[in-house]
Amino acid sequence: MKIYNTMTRRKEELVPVYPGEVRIYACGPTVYNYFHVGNARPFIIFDTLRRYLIHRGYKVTFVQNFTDIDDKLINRAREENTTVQELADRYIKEYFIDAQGLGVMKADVHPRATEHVGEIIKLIKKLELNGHAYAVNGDVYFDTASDSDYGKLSGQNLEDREAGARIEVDDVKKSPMDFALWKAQKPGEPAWKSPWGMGRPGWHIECSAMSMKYLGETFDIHCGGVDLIFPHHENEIAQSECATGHPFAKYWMHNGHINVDNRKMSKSLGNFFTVRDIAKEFDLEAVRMFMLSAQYRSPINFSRDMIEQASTSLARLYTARNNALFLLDHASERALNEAEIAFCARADKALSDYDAAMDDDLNTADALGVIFDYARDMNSTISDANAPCKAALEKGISTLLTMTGVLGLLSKEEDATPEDVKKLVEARVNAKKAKDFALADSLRKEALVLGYVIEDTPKGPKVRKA
RNA sequence: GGCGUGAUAGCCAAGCGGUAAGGCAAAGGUCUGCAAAACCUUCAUCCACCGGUUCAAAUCCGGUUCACGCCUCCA
Repeated sequence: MKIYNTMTRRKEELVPVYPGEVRIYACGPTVYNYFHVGNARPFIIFDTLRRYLIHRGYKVTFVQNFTDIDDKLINRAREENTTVQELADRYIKEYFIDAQGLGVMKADVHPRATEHVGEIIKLIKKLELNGHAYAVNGDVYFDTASDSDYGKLSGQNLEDREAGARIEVDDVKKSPMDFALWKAQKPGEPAWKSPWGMGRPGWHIECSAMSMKYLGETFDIHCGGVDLIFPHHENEIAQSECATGHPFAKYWMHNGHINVDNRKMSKSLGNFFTVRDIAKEFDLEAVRMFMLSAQYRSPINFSRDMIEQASTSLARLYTARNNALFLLDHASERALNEAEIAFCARADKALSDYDAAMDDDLNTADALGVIFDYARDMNSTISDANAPCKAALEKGISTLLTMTGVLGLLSKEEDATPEDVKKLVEARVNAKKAKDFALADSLRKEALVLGYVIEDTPKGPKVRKA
């Protein structure tokens, strides 16, 4: 598999540190609120990456942190007259609800910054002893001038930036580029004991400490949104590599933004939609479908229209699967005919085409093309024959599920049809036999009121949820 | 000012040197008591614009225009 590495700005063959095993660290949410659709993109994209690597036979260790201590949390807790911890606990719970709706699996480890203060302090101490960090009045800063590699991820050097950049004025730092590893406690803030006095960790250092704890000093993939390239990921690299002397992550993957009217969806612009709100109007699988309809690095515009479009196209996949499943129930045992043998061969081809698309830097848009092609192929092959062949159908369905399953789709269990609906279906069959079409139509309407659609097929009535 | 993306049909979106995947929408048709679903057909002589390289360019090079992101918390 090839993935685009931000560090080298090229697609590179994925060669894991440990053969057969891929270790991934994803920057997770700051848990002070519900997350929005823009935040959801990396969750979905890198979940898809994870599922695909598993599909390809890798053992995957996936770590995603929760930032549960920072200014936003402190302020928000103050506003709500609660504690930072209560707030964080609450929104971590909410995170899992929305993530599940989006088909995002739980990480193998979800480390919280506040539960790793010991590791963080140890790391800072190491940097201080190395001469890469200095303490001032209870704060500790990373000394960017001490790191000749600083800027290698974002491709910026210190001199270039000084000219037009908006840099905070802060006299205590040796250089405006230096960033906080440890922040001295301010009145009323949560704080931990440290060699520099009471205080709390800076943002960047938590990811360094936690990723290395669970994945080792050098691991495979570090990912997040493009906006994290600078300064967050740049700083992580600086801290980690200066502390250990080893390369940090081998591959850096960054997803593009979700836009609204061509502008980045963000809290500050106020143009955001929380996943929680979207869930009131749409099935969240449609949101996942929408995200996967474009290559993950390009920006995409979010709108209701786009979600509806995604929803309709997703329904097509569900229908293909449901129709095939229905026919499978009514299939007869017999030998494959020529068309079906050819179809089974195409199933294998589709599977490898799908893998090829995903192998190319997770080209989900291309992969979806393969899935839709295949769905049509299956639809036409199995609707054509009046005696559907079990073996061909089974092959067709399992292929479709294998392809879409990797994307996290078609995972929903269909509920069994309730008894009262079954009775309506039966009554309608009789009405149709008696050519009482008015009654048949009204029975169908009754079923619809109960939330079920009755469709007629050559094999008999098919019932599905509306 | 520095760094970095992108511009493909009504909409979304692959393709990245060999003559435009796929989805949505739309139109016509097949099937059907009706419907739904499905299937078939149609839907970019052309890929922002101008030059260049090449037997061959949406794809490579140079320039122009436009849009967007990062340099501040940010997925």
